[in-house]
Amino acid sequence: MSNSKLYKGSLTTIILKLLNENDKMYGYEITQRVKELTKGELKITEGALYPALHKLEAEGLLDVEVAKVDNRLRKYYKLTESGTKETVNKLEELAEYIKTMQALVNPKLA
Amino acid sequence: MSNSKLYKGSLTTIILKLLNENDKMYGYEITQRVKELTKGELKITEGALYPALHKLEAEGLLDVEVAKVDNRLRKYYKLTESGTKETVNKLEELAEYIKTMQALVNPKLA
DNA sequence: TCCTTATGTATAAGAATCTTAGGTATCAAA
DNA sequence: TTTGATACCTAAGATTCTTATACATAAGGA
Repeated sequence: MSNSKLYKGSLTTIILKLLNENDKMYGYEITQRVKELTKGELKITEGALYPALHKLEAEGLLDVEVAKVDNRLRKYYKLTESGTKETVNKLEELAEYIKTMQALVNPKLA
Repeated sequence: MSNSKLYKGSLTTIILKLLNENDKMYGYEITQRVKELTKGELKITEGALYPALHKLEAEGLLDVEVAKVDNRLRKYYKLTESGTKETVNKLEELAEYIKTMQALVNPKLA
């Protein structure tokens, strides 16, 4: 995902936020979008992405819809109602995390 | 450490930064300082802290010095030379992480 | 006096998240 | 025809954390 360990635990937040902006997306599309938005800084590996998507689906935060495009399978994911709520929570947690870490590494600004 | 999973992977950065500011600190002191600096938001558990300190020591980033205060054991940790270098790296990675995450969750500002 | 809280360190079992490495399949381009 | 892009998937292992437990001293209240 990056040589930095800080991203550990961030994947769910990233997925939910992208789906919050894009209505529906499929797995491969998510990996490409992340690479693009972060200018290559962050690459989501499949081994992390697919289990994460399946877990979010199992938790009822995502709905899935299978499609066939160019004779190839695609699984479109979209937020459920509780998925939308959870997205808000996750974004608040991210903002809080950043604030807390800045208090720790830059206490002069706190 | 917090109900938020985002902190996973951040502990090393926190320890190194605190030792970079404070010359030497002992484990329990680190937990208290973090609680104080984050106004209770972040509580470092012992089960996470001590293994992390031992690992940093094993990697040569920290030196240890045992002391006895009020008949109780204390282990003071301080940065080695390579620990100081690694602190710079970790802080750069944190800044990069924050920048990347903001590009993802707030693309309008990017 | 006894019990709790604070101080101080430590480890071990298990959960959660990720990496690494594989597997399957279609399509376009070299 | 082989490579690269597209598209999905899983399993073994590494890493980091939580939870629970253990040991020990000191101070304070019931």
